[in-house]
Amino acid sequence: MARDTSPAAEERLRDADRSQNTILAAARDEFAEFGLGGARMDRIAERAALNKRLIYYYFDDKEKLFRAVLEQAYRDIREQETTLHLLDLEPADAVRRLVEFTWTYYLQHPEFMTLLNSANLHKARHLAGSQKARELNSPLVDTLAAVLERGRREGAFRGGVDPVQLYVSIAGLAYFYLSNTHTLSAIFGRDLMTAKARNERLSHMQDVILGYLLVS
Amino acid sequence: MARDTSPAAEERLRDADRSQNTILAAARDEFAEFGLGGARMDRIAERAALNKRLIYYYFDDKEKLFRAVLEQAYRDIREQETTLHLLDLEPADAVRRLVEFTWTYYLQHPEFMTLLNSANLHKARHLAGSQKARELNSPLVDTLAAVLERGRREGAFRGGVDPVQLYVSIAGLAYFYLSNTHTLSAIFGRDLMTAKARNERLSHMQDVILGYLLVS
Amino acid sequence: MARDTSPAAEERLRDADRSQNTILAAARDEFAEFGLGGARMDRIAERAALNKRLIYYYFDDKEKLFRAVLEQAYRDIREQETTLHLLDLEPADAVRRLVEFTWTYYLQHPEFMTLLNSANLHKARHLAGSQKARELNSPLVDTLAAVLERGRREGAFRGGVDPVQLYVSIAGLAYFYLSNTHTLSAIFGRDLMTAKARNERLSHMQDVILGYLLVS
Amino acid sequence: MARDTSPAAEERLRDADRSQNTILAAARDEFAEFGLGGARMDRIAERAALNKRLIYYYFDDKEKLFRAVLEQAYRDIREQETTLHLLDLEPADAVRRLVEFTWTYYLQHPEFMTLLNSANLHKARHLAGSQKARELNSPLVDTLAAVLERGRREGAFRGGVDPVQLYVSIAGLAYFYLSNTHTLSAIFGRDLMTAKARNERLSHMQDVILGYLLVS
DNA sequence: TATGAATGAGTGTTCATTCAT
DNA sequence: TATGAATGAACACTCATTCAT
Repeated sequence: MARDTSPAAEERLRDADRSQNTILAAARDEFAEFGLGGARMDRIAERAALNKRLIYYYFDDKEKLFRAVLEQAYRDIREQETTLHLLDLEPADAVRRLVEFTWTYYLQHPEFMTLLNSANLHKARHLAGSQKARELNSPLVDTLAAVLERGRREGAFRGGVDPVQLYVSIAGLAYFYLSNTHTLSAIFGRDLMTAKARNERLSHMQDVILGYLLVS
Repeated sequence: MARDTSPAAEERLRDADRSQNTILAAARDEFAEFGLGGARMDRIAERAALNKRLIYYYFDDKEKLFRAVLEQAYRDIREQETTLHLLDLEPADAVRRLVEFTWTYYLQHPEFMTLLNSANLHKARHLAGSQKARELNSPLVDTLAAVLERGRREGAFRGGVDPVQLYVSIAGLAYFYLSNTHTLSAIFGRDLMTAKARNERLSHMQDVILGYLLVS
Repeated sequence: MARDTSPAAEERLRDADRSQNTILAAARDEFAEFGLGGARMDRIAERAALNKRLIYYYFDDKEKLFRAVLEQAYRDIREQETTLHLLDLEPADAVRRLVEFTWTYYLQHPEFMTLLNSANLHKARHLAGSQKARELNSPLVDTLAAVLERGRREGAFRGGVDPVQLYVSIAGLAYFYLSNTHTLSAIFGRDLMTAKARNERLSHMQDVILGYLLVS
Repeated sequence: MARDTSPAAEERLRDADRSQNTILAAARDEFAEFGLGGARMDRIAERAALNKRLIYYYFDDKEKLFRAVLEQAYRDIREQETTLHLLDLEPADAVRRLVEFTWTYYLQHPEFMTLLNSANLHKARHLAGSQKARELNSPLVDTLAAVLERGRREGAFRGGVDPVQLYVSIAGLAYFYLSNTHTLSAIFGRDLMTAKARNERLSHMQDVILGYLLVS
């Protein structure tokens, strides 16, 4: 049968697409706030202002919905990373910028960290063997490798730095501070989320990473 | 009523203590494996081989049980940290040792990270205003401050380093790698938990922290 | 409005007819496999490779669809029974043949029994007061009455046999064995559906019915 | 620990037992009325006047509950059959009595037939390989075999009769009439459950079975 | 101190059915 | 005639918690 391309059909298609995206956004917020286990399908439907049954219509079950949210989250952050154009910058600036981006992104997207926590609590079975996950993330490593290589060639950076290790370190410096900010605040008895504290953290992170990389 | 100090009463007391510890250990394992939301009181009772009702007898409810587990976890790690005697070492060695300890402790106590994740998902309300939590953790900061100060005085370390920032960085470098090992492995398509990979991570972490601290 | 008799309209009509028959067959299979309660409208649509909405278009709801399936089933068996031409045979042969036919028909149409079970579970409200059902079945009783009467007149059969009772008995002998074959096999620990077992059952049934009817 | 045999403990034990039996009876009625698929756990709890959760506490899930009901049903009928003392009667009387018992039992326990129907709809997977089911039913076959053998030895009965076949026939004659009484009534346009009709059916059944067995 | 029995409020999921085109 | 999107009511099952002893 010929594909129906009438305006009405397009409207319908757009509706279906819109519904799926609405659900996805609602689910992301719910999973971020309560984790995979604590999330409630009822609340997701409520957030999306759509019938709960529709979630199952499009995403089958909670697990698959979570997987879809997770993949979308990775797609989002990697997409934004590509706008940094790190290869156009001096190596040191490129690294400084990546640290800043990572920090800012986590700060503005706390749901990303919660999603990762949930995924790891379940041993990332939602991502296991996901070709898509790997494809999405390899460009970042390639870019970082190129930056490190150029820095080394120019005599600015130390050699022998594994780009994966470095990326994990950059992410870790931001992640731990932000993801565990509540326990850290309780433990150290000081608010880590004031504007001043946040600025200091970013400076510190850049100092640590560049202090490590730069050959003096 | 006067405190009963007869042998029989003591016996009973020891039993009661033992039951509480058994429950606490079972709960720690359950919370670690499934998170606060995913943990089941039934399973905790089963793991402890004790009647479920007894858990409520000693800990009132799930929340309070979680709080008890969390406090116990902090007590454990800080207790072990005091055995490091960092003040007896050269500053650089002390930092190297602290990095190694943090790494090893997280590696051997993955439940610590999961507990923190759960606590933070719930905005650490289990620790909110906990005097005990602060007391438990201040010695660590004091010690680290002393190490940094001595390093600076001796001209080995850079100045102006906030011990809290540094501690968060050390923890973050280990935490992110280990807590998110499943998603990272899926994303980067390489096993991060082989013996070799683990050794490399520790070296990298020490390089980063000392590369940052040491004045060349 | 005048009936549209253009070729195109006829074409559409044939399509409509075909769709209804496809749905009916799919529904019969689904009801047979899962019973009325266990049948799923979704699966019926899938089996028919037609849109679910179409089922409602033609049959209004599940109940009415079941009724249609049931009537179709009765129509089928009675239609086949008329091809036996029992009145052309000697009375004893006619009975033997009817027993064999009943046995074979149930064997080849197990769905018939499941449909009856479902209908009776619901107190046959789908058939209640169905003129059609009665009309469909009275010829059989008339025929059987004629056979019995002739047998009695010829001195071969005993008298006073109610054709309805006899028909119920013939059906019952086959039905119970086939409809409950799974529980019977489990209970008696022997496979009742081997070729040998099936032949023995048919012989036994004929022996029972003719042993009862024939005057020795 | 020593078994608690105090009156209070016994009371408690009895309560548990009573609850289970109450649930079992309620479930039997519900399954009988609506079949396995149509039965509702909520209604079973309501019938039993017990909390729904308790059903799961004792029987795990709907399937296992059904299995328990089914086994109980077999236990009941076979238990009653043993009270017939068939071996104390003349062979012809024994058979007549068994036919009557079967008829009366089905009449008074229509749930038994519905349960069988449900079990067979699901291919008797609830009984599959059930040692218990076989053990429960073999005495009946043994008894019937003895009756047939004695009848043959005394010259009253024909030889070569398989007791399993005969039992299936007796049951089938009653079962089909009673289990399908609603469709049969609709189809033949006559009420099959009046006192007169029921008496006639029993006579007919006895005539059929003995007409077959007796050597004239 | 210790335990088996019991419960109310959810929880993810399913189902027959309807809407809109 | 035909279809993809959407829905409300249920459904089997679960969970933290309490009762009664």
